[in-house]
Amino acid sequence: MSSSQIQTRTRILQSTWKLLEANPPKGVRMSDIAKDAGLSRQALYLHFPTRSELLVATTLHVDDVLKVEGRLQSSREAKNGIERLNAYVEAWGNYIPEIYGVGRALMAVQDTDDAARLAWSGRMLALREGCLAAVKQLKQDGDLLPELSTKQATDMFWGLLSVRMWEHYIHDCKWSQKRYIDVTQKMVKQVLLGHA
Amino acid sequence: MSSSQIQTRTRILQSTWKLLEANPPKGVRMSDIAKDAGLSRQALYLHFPTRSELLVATTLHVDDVLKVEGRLQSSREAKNGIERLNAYVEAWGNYIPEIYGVGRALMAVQDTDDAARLAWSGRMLALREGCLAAVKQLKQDGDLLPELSTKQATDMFWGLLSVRMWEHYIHDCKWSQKRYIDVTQKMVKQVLLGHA
DNA sequence: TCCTTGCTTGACACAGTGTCAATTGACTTA
DNA sequence: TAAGTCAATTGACACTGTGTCAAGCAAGGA
Repeated sequence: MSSSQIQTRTRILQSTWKLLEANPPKGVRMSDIAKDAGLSRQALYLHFPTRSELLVATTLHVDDVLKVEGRLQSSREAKNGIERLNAYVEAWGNYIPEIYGVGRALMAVQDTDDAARLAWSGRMLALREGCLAAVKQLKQDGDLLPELSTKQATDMFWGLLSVRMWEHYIHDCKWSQKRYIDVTQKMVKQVLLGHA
Repeated sequence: MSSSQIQTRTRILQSTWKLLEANPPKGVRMSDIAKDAGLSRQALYLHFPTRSELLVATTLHVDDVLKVEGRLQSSREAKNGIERLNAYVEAWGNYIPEIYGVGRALMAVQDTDDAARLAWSGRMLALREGCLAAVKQLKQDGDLLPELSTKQATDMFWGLLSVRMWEHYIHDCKWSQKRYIDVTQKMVKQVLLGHA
């Protein structure tokens, strides 16, 4: 792939991201993206075979720019499980608003597109891995409620961190981002440890 | 409206409901509904102006058949706030799977259709009213955590009871319906009362 | 000068929603 | 029995959005 082709590809991804973040909650069409990126609608298909694959590629691009892994990684350096819980909730919770536009578009096509479903569920499974690791550390520390299995604790944690939950609290309840983080941290601790 | 017209209308609503529940997660088209109801696609438009309005009408029909109000009402007769919490979670939690097909279809068109958004958010606000009432009773009983405002407690409760949360636990975590109810009851109590 | 590359334009297929006009068949009512 | 009404039918069509295809063009390298 030549460098000019890469430039165009990147321009397309940037436009897609931008429109997805800026345009809620209208559907972003291929023609919108093409116009913003400054090429013809048909030319998009020279770079991405379908709309869904463009969306998937955009999430990868966004990850690349935002460097999720690094952000979540830092939570892994916490000294104890509880610190780690807080750090993880904060890192992920503050990441959601940055990927929400793309995520929403991806969630919207889940029903009609396997590639999109795969991409999104892969992402969510990665999130769950983080939850699992934190739960394991809590268990090791002896802080996890004794009646909770690792799976159940992980699932509960995972659910509280889901994008849908963020969406609900931010949009439907009109919470501030800060309140969302605070309350979620508290809820997670109450649910996993039995106290805040 | 003649009685034969009402019969057809009802048949359409039943077909829509049936297909929406049975067909997950494929999109149900107007032509599918027409075929199932035994009339032409165009004739649907003699009864419902748009697909969205048909979906909305279907939720009303489902409510009518399932009588949500009555079910949730019974939770209002609990003697104390904690009983009421349990009853409400159980009533709503067991209601979700029955309306999930229709609800999912309605959620899917939220972005493109105002009528659908209104209908769904109206439903969800009714759910919140129930949460609010339960929280108020808890507060009166002196069981609510003192640091929680009524709004915040209601919002947290509401979020835990959301259809998205049910969807997550049932589909992504593969919990049984019974486990979902048990765990949700426990989580709600831990979050609102500070203990299970 | 020829060839490749990245893109353009215009045309078209396809699915799904929604609309319209003309028609049919059954059931009323005078 | 004739006229009228009503629900529904058929076939055609407009529109939107995705995805495809063929022909052509402009810039740059060999």
